[in-house]
Amino acid sequence: MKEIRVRFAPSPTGYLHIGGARTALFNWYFARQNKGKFVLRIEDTDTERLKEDSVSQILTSMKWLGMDWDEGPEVGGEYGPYYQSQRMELYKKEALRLVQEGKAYYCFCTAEELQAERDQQKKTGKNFRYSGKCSSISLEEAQKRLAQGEKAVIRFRLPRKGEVKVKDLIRKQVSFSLDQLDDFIIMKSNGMPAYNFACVVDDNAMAISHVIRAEEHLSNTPKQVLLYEALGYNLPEFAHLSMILAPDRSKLSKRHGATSVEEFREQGYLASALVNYLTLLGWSPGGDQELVSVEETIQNFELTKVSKNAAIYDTKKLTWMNGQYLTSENIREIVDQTLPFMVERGVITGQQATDDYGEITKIIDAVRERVKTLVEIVDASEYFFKEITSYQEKGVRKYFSKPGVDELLEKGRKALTEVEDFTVEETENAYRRLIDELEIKGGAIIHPTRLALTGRTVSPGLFDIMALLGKERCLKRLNQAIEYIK
RNA sequence: GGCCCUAUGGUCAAGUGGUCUAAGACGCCGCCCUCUCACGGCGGAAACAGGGGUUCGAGUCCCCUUAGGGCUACCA
Repeated sequence: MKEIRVRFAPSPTGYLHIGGARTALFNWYFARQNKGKFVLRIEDTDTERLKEDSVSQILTSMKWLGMDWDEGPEVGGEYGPYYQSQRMELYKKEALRLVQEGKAYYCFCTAEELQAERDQQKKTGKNFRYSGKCSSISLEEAQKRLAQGEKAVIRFRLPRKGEVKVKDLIRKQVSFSLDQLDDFIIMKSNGMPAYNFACVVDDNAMAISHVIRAEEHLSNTPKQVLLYEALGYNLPEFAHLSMILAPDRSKLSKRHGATSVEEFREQGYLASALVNYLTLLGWSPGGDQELVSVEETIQNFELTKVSKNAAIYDTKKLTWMNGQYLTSENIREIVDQTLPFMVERGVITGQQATDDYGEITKIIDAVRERVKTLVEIVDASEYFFKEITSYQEKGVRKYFSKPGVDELLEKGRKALTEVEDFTVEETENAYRRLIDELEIKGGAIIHPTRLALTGRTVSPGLFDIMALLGKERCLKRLNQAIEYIK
């Protein structure tokens, strides 16, 4: 059987977009499931739109999501180089071959001329298609003009009439009528290959067996199929993934909030949750399972079951998933990922992160069950690291303004003073005894105490907090609250 | 405008001619658990875009309309 080889071919014009991430992910699943190769190719032929750090950003995001590639930047491979800008010889060679065979020709039309032609056709209500003005220029003449320094592009000569049928694994067969197409450009005047051409040449040269990419490329596929034919290449299998849309059904853009993997990371989302979410956006294991591991997906993934309709991403569900992973994942993993956020936000210092690792782990473990993101962990555990400087207003109104709370807290403080072994159990015992003695409801003292210890009305179990805070700090904060109330 | 793709609740989706008076999840609402919040449990509101066919029978097949998206660049 032929080896399965798939590729993800981002263009380095910015961060890794979640749509791109999902495309990469599906390619990766497919490769891993079939024990094939996942190759990464950088399509950097648009010199205008190149962004400096883009490649490393994309690689970083992919790694963070847990993907690895068998060939591509950083790892190399026998089909390299993996940057299109370094494969110019090949494109040139293949383009020239087409020119020699009469399947392509030089075109000397300028951008202005083309624009004029376009406007003209628009006026008469026609679709724009290149007139083919230069198609009759003989190769000799073209070469002469080239030698004189004239700029030219190379256009593909549409070989036939009729239609092109594209076989797509997700959409079955799609037909395109050839009279929609014109003699499109395969080599730009700056010597760079145009997308459709470079893509075909590379997919062939890299022995790609399955082209799995976004739906926006479906309409380009007939051109590519024609190119495969003209170049004498074997056709790969195609699979076009539907797009991911913004909540208003428009194309995802910056104004829709986070759209890049990096942004989600910065907002405190876990890679596992994002991967899970993206996986289910367009693919379903079939049943009612929502939490799927990467291993399971590799096992069960089926291209033919990828949904055909565009999906709108919903951060609410992502957030829910994140909460799920936050509590179920190994605590060490969570701690290691939370630490940078804590340091960055000044809750702890880098030194503390290593010195108090054990202590911090306990705190995060206590807090993680009730928050949804890593950023929220930081916020929810702040009072373990910093002194209380204010009390939530709502809490003050509800608990601190009741007559006699200060005395109540004082009694609580006393009870705690006598606790030797400051554990969850012992502190709770002390408080329960007091509650019985005073014949009050637990909440009557628990709530104000929580506010005193944390400054907030929401927290983990009170006695967990006491144990974590330790006797000294508890007593001090109780005193501080009593003073505040007075 | 032309061509192409798509169309099940607000969102993701199961469903591949009869078992659909349509699953599950997120979100929303109510209740329970409870020291708060979260988790968890229970319950609820909420969908086959519209119209024609085909068929004994259609969410499932075909056509049209509508809507959304994509392509239509010397962007990828």
